[in-house]
Amino acid sequence: MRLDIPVYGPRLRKVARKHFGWPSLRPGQFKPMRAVLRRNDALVVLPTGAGKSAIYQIPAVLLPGPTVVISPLLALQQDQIAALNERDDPKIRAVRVSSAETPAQQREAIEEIRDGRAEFLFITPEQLSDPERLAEVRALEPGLVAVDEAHCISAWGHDFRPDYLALGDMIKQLGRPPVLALTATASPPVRDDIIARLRLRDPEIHVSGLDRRNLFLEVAYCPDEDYRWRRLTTMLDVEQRPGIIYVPTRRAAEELAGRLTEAGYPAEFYHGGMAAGLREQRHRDFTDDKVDIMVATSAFGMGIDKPNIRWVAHVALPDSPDSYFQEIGRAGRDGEPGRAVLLWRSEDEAIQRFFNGGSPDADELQELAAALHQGPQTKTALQKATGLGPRKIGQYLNLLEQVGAVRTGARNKLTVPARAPLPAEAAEAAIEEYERQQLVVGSRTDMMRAFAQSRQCRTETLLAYFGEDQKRPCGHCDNCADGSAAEVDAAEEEGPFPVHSHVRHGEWGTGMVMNYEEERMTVLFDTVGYKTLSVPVVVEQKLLEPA
DNA sequence: CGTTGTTACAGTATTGTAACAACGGTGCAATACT
Repeated sequence: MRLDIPVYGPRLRKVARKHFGWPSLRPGQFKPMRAVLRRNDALVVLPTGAGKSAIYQIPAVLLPGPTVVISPLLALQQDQIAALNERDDPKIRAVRVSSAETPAQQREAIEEIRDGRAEFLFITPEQLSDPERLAEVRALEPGLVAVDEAHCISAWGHDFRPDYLALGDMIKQLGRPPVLALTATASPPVRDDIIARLRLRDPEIHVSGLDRRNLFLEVAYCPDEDYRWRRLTTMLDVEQRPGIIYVPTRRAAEELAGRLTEAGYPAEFYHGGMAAGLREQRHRDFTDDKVDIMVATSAFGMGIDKPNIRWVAHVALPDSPDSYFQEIGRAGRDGEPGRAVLLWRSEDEAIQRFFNGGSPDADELQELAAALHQGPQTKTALQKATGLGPRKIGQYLNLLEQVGAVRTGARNKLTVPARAPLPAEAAEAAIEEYERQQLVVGSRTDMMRAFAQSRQCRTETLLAYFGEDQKRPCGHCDNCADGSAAEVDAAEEEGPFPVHSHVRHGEWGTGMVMNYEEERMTVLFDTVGYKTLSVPVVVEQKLLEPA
């Protein structure tokens, strides 16, 4: 079954042509594909629209066994399935198992895969967390697992959709075929999280497309709402459409859309609280150019693959550079000029801190840790025993697992390891672990504000955050345009530790130097996240040493 | 953590204002009801 290594290129190209109708492969696609064909794992960070899906789809045809595609949103799955099935080719036919299918349809989907009438099985982590479902998929002997939008593991797994964190376990129980993780945005800690959680083995890591040269980045500090409104409408007066305006709350989305429409800028709103049918309608209207100003919360995001979006405005401070980058990345996918405008107020930070906040309940954690001692049981049984909601229990179990108070045994039964801490200690340790994670999350919001306040080249700052080093100012941001980037650049001295070198801090442990700006340096610490330090203080007090 | 809405009170008409409470994002799946 082993493929001849030198002929990967031609074979991949042939499949691309024959089954998908793609005339050629793009740079960045080949290496991860080759890794997968060699049965290795890979992590690919590539902008949407750069042919990410092809990276799993083409090897899927060549590898024996079906391909399991783990994807977070049913609407997104639907589009991808439709695109594959449009070609009416059994070698690339896709089916799905989700709550949107009746039990009969679900059985039929599994049978199609088993009989070789379909190749791709689209599924959510929640489906796989059901032991019976997992066994069913395992029996199909998948030859490849693709985890699409893999940043969700980091962004959602820790609380919002806890089943995401268990994916590593689930994949192991599927027979551990090669795993391909794909996303458009992943900073170094997010990459580490993805690799650790999926338990990728020595993955081929491919990162590209961070510098979007056709996007002009600009930031305006707004002292009050009136000023922000004027900046926004001034932009709307000159810019072509369509465009997206991101706001932090559902209410703000509805109110701003209303206010804009009244003021002669016809706008619609979009958020997660709308009825499913209406959401779909609005999305379609935007795609079909029937709505050209969309005011939305972060719900309007994944799955938007519209080439001609001319600008993305933030009437808010995003929670992290990760979200910001993901959201502005939706502009100018056609390669034509696009604009990213961040209109922020310092008050904006409050709501992000609120969203990040909230602490787990020590008593509930302890009760759960104690209930685990009743012997191996499923999550559902624990839910009954403790009366905790499914979301909370998932989050708590994830924390308890990290402090060694629980582990997932055979057939998804939860057991207490031999040297587990006592329930009270476990609860305490779990809270400490949670607080440690919160530090990292909070540090991302700090970095978002630092980005907004920076006088350095915007691209340089963003790329530094994502672990890339760009030496020259980009020439397509406000700070480059008004000369402040050049000023900062000239004033910049070579720092005491090279960028990307490893350092150690007495209190915060080891970390990596990410960036220098004027007299400050940014270090990404393994345990506390991003920290900004004063260079003279670091030097005088010898706060850092090479590690 | 900051904004917005509610209530009480002052005080005599419509507001003002202080104190306080409520609220805030992202989606799966399963359930109850037509």
